[in-house]
Amino acid sequence: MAYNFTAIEKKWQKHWLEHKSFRALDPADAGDMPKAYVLDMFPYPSGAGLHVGHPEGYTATDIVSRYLRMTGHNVLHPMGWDAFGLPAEQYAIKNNVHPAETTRRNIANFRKQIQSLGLSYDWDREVDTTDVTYYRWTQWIFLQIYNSYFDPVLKKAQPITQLIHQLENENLVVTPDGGVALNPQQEGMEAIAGQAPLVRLWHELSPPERRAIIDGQRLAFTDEVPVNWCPGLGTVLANEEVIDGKSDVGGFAVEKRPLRQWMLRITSYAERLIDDLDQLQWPESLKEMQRNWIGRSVGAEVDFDVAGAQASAGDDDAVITVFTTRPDTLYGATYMVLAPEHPLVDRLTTDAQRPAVAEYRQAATNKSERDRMADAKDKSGVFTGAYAINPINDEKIPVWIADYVLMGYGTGAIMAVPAHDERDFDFARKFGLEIRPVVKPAKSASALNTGDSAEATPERPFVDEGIAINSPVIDGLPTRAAKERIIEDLEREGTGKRCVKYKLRDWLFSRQRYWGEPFPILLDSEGNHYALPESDLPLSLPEMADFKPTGTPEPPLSKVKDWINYTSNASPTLADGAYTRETNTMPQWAGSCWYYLRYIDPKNSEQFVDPAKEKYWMPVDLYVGGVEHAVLHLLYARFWHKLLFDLGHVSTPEPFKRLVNQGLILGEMEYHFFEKSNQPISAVEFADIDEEATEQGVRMYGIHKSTGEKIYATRVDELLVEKKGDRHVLKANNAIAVDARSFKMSKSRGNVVNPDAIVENYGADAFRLYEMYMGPLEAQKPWSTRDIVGMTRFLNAVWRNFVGDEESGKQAKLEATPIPEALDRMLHKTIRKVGEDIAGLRFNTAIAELIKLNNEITGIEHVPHTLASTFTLLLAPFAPHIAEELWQRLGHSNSLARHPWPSFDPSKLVETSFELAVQVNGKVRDRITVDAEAKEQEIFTVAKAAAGVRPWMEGKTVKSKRYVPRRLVNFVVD
RNA sequence: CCGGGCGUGGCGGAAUUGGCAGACGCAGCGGACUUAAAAUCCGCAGGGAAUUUAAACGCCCGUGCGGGUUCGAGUCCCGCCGCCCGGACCA
Repeated sequence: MAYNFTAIEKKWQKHWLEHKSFRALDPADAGDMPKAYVLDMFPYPSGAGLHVGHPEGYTATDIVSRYLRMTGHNVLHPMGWDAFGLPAEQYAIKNNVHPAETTRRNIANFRKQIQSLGLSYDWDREVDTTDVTYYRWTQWIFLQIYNSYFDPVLKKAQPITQLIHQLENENLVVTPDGGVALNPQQEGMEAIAGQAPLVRLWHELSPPERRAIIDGQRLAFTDEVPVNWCPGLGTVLANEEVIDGKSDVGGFAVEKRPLRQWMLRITSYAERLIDDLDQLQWPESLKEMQRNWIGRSVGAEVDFDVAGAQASAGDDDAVITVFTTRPDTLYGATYMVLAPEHPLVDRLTTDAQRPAVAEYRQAATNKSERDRMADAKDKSGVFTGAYAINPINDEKIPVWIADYVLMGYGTGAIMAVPAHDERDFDFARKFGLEIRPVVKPAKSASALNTGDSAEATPERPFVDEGIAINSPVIDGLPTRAAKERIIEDLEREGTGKRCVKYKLRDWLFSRQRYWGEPFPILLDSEGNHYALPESDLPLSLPEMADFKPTGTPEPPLSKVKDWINYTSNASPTLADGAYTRETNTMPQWAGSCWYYLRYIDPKNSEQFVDPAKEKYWMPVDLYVGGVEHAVLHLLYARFWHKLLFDLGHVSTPEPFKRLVNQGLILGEMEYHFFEKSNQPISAVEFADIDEEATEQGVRMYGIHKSTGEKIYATRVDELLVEKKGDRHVLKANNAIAVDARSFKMSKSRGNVVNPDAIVENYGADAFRLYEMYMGPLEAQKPWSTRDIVGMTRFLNAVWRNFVGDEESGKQAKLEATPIPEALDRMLHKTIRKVGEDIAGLRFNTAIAELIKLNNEITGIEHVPHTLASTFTLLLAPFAPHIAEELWQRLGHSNSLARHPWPSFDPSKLVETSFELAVQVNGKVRDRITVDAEAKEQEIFTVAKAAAGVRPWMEGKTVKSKRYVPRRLVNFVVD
């Protein structure tokens, strides 16, 4: 009979909660214990409840936390809820309940489910992003952002008051485009004579002008920009939330439309967000994803004058600035392309070309982002009639507009070098423009990092680096040097400059939805915005019965008339008078940008976190979560953290020192075969096997390789399948290969595994062990319910060994005897291995080691008490409930949660003798057992004499011999 | 198309980082206990050929495929094939 896991698990869960067993100590109480901050990505408490993917990461961090507590660390291991956001609201609307109500219910359910897994969280530190005592500080942080600007010299955020001060004392001046720059007079550049001073001084500006300048510098600012408007969700979305032109949540169509929105200036941090990745212990793939998303390209901006009539006299703005990463190909620029939306297009276009240009621009506007991407292969465009002058050789080149150039990247204009750029090449071919090679492949490919060795021809561009040709100034120079030379020349002539561009866009921060943090912002009658006085925080989300989106960009909160209005009276920071509130709300990601800081000091009503506590606990030592947050949560949180760091509110430049992505858990393995008119067809004849939603649910299909026909597949039971060679085939007909794979778990597929059911049937301990035993934490792996029984058997065996079999009444015989030598050596090896594996997050091999040791213990009649106790401690991080129960039954009075972790004795690990493999020419021919003290020569003698070795050595001469200590001997003979 | 990762028994996966491939678990097979079954315990288990009444030992092949380096390669190098993830008209 199995041990009663249900009763034991309930008992200890209650014990831990009541005794607050996992309370993290504040720094003042921690003495000299080293700290460890072990963090899970907190869940979004959906109505569907926990998924088997959640406990994977949670169990991993739990094992680490429990291990660290037993090794004397002060461990902060908290859990909370990321509860604002679209899904809750969508669900609430559909089911006609208030999102606060569903959120409350979902959190209660999640908490219950998580607690049933025996995870060692400090529940006194639970946070909920929708709790007003939490989001009050989200609002406070927003005000910090609002009241800051990015100092380009210091490369960090500074209070906006400092900017105003610098403008007032005229260290800074206002540039013609409304930006801010160092005062050239202060810079000692007054001597540049004759130049009309285009910059203006602070005292020359009117109050509205001053306000515009300041608001234009804030790190939280409003801007009218083309945004991702999603009618299906009734809100705008950030770039990161749009995948292939559809909303990440729900998959609704997204269109571009210009709207006035709150933005966060994350682009100011692009450089630091990329550079600081180097100091993080994160998976390389994840760092690479962030680098790609931020998208740094180094190159030059080059000014092209517009030629001829269009550049009318005195019109010094008739300059087209392009961005290029290949300034070395400037001589190969045979035409230019502007984005259709480029502001200069109107002025450049000749009368003759005006109708064609207007038509093209109209068509481009109507095209969705999706269509534009879909048409990528077939280039389109129109000649403007204008020409530009290439500054390097004064050549006149035509100016086109085309939608393959995007207004949102670089300067919205390019110099086209068709010989060395695929897109320019396609375009030039289509419209018969000149293709002029100016780079040739380097002769020795190793000298330069180029893989391509074929020159550019009229049939094919050459896009790699190489040697400059047909380029007077730089002929013969390799690409890197050529770039440098051109940039120097351009800078000297004043026609260009070195420049770094980022793909990253500013973070669109407002949403037209109800279920989010209200902005602590007030608007006056002219639409100017002001910070809500801090004394008015928190700004609570008003109760609303009808919180549905309005269907227009007008947010739902605009319907709450008595909430909107605000009257200021004797505020130190705000002029008296009537204001209205900002009615947008913050996006889902706001709350998760700083929750890890709130855990440190969750009840503080004076500050978002106590600085002393923050300094003690930060940074997070281990952060585990899914890779889906690579460019959303993890980028946003790093941004906020750096900003708070700049303003002196936190002590570290990065929040998460070490991060691990847990791998996706897939559904059970499935087998499918194809058939047409009841005739089975082998799966090898199909390509592009995929699945799609149909009326009969999700179905798998394949495209027949020769006929191109799309055929649906039928699921077939595992028992009817066998493996032949390298493919799975039907047992009944081995000619028919079947498709074998496991799919992502999804409701529509019906292959979701419910953790509650697993806990009920197998217990939390077996569930935890199974999740960790499936494979490496980071690996994607298929679920297999059948396999859990292995862990149940293991736990039952441990129970029998240390307690006994309650059904047969057979008691385990525990005795105060010393541990037999061989077993003792194994025990010490296990102690070492389990400790090392936990630290390296290799839980699967740690568990295998425990199973091995337990299998050995099964073989002995009388179990030494110390062996049982030590084993129990080693098991505790993995299967804490049964471990606590065993610990108690072994006669220990206290919980083992903070009992010192067993230490191993290195001298016990030394074996007195060991087995060596004896190889001849690399093949094992025999094995010998030698004494640990044996000398190399003795070992060779014994090895040579081994029975299995002699036949292979006879008549041969030994050319060399090798001894790898403790492993093998190898004789090389001819 | 570009970037990152992976490929080991029927399945999940080990392999001290260049040193006895397949630890451990599942599924399977044989045996013990049992009236029987479950549970439990003990044992066998990558493939192959040949020998043999049969088995063991021994032998050969084997980590996606082809080559290379090395006394020795799952591990390192080169070239393919396949799968997964991410990005993609980013100038």
